[in-house]
Amino acid sequence: MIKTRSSIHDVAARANVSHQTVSRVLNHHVSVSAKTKAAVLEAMALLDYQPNRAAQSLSSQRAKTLGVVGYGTSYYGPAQMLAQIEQASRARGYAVVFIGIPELNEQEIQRALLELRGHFIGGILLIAPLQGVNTTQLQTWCAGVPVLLIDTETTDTTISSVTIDQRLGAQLAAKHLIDLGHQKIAFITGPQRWNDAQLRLEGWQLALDQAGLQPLSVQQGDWSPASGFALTQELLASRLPMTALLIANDSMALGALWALHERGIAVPHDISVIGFDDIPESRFFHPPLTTVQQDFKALGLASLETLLDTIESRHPRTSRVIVPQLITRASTAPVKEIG
Amino acid sequence: MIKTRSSIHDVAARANVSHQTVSRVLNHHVSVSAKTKAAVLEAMALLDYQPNRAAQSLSSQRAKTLGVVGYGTSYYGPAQMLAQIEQASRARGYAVVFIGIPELNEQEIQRALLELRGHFIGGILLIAPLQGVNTTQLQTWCAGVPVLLIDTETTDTTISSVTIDQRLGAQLAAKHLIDLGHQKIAFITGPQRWNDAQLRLEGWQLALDQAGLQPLSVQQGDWSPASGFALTQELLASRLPMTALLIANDSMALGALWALHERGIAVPHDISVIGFDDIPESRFFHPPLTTVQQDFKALGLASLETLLDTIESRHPRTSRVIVPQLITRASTAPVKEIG
DNA sequence: ATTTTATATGTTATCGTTCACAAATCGGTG
DNA sequence: CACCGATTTGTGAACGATAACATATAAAAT
Repeated sequence: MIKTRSSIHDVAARANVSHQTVSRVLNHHVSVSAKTKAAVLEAMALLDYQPNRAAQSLSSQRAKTLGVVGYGTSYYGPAQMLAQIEQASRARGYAVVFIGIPELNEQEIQRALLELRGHFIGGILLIAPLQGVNTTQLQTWCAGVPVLLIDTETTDTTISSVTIDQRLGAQLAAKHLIDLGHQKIAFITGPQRWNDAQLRLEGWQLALDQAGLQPLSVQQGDWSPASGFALTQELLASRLPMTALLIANDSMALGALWALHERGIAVPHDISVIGFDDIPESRFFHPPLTTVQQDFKALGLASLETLLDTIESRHPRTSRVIVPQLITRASTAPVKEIG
Repeated sequence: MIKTRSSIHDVAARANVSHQTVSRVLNHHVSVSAKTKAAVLEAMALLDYQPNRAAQSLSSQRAKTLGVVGYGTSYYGPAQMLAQIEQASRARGYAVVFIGIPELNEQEIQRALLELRGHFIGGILLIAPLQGVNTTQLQTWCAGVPVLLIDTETTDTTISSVTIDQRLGAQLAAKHLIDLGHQKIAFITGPQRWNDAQLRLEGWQLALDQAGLQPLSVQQGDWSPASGFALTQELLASRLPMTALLIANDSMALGALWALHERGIAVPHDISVIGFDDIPESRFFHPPLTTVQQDFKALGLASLETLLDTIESRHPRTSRVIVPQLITRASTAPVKEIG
């Protein structure tokens, strides 16, 4: 039995009212008598009526649809956020159209935004941890639709954004090491273009500066465990006298731990290691990893709420910052006494 | 400068043709002279024209939009698939509306599918690793729109599906252990409702049966490293004389490895461990994990292609099966000689 | 040159909804 | 009992595209 979709007219006929009355019930308009409303609702239920989003959008020139443009959504953090955003926005009546971008650059972002223009989009969430985005251009591409940047640094106050204070998180991590007496610290950062990577690096650097220290080495990985492994091997081969490693995410830290293990270097006895993200796995690394917790779910939720506030109540655009937290586990220890 | 969206009529006026001609160009209709076509395309480019999906859908009563209903998309596997599906479908001109379901049950699926009915959806991909789905009901909910089940077991041949042969993968893993001489094997499976968990369990069981063996213990985790850790602790506390552990995913295996480590049990010397999934991290576990590789990207791609074939060319519905592969690393070894 | 056929373009209705406006109904008042 | 303002309901035109049909123009056949 193939059910043909029923329209507002079918409902109207069934309830003996005009199609406009049905529309009014649908939109919770005030001027509908209780009796009519009940009749209409009954007819809707009977016919299994579902409003047609396309027609709604077309007619009203807007839609309860959000565009989410995202990069790297199969990574832990973005995936968490995406799931959270979708769930929360659906709870508030918004559908989500997701567009992934295969490369992290402005051209890809433009393509994605252009594509969104084909839909009637109420607002756009941009998960593009890029640095130095041209926000003016961005807003042109969005063609008047409110945008919110997630995890993207900007000085432009006309655009809202929600970020995790990664610089702070990184400082926390670096200070922890410094407090433990470490002075010879090497960095393994993430891909240069990622804003997250840049901010974490800055945070580390700042903390070291304040303590009058210099990083022993700065290497750049690609977030993968394999890159953490390879870079740590290189570091060890170079025989730098480091006592601690600051690594820009947990996955790379895992690779690093293995490289250290292969060389017979004890963590944290010989070298301390700190990661970033606090993925569920990091508690069970060898040894359990000291890391910086990022509440990606909170980030997703905060973004969505901020965006919807902008859309629905024309609030002034605001920005929010989420504060990360240092999780101390067994991969860090006071520096070994010399001799 | 707020750019008001330009319509087919604006383009038509700009190119001195009728709106229908513009529509024809848009749809690559044959009967348009090269000259007119060029003029129209130029006007389109000039006006930054983007077809309105809502209007297209409404008018044509169909849409180049796919509905993806998914569970647990922040887990490694589903996240990989989702990203792949989105990318590939966009490449083929389809937008993706994603709806997540917070619980793995038929009611939630129904809700999601009902919601999709509001959009004009060309096809539906269902990532719901549920067992024993009522496919008849499912197809009613889809109201004539082609569906494809991903990773869902079904005997119904009127519905297409793409799966990874998890039973086979599990058998591979179990046989590997048996070939190494293991006889006292314990299982840690995933949540009962997940079809994946059930199939992996069946595969293990089958392989053991064929070798005339019985599992020493069957425990059920929730995919998280923490559950793997806790269950392994319990197993150890129960003092079962196991020599090998079959674990339904890599994350739980990580937890298990840590529990074994805490007890001073050497892997693979004392106990062999096998995981499932081959997440990028598992190569760097302590020790590197022997596991079953699942090609989630291939799964996503195959699903999408199968679905689009069904939609676009009214092919007979088909099913595809992806074959997993055992990756042998350092967490498995021949069973220790007694005494 | 005239008819036929194919190609190229235009015209009007339509999809399911909302919007702006018009009409009908209602109880209460003079 | 006619009249009024408030509430409730109905009418016709959008929205931006496609579909079906009609027409004009060009090329081929008679």
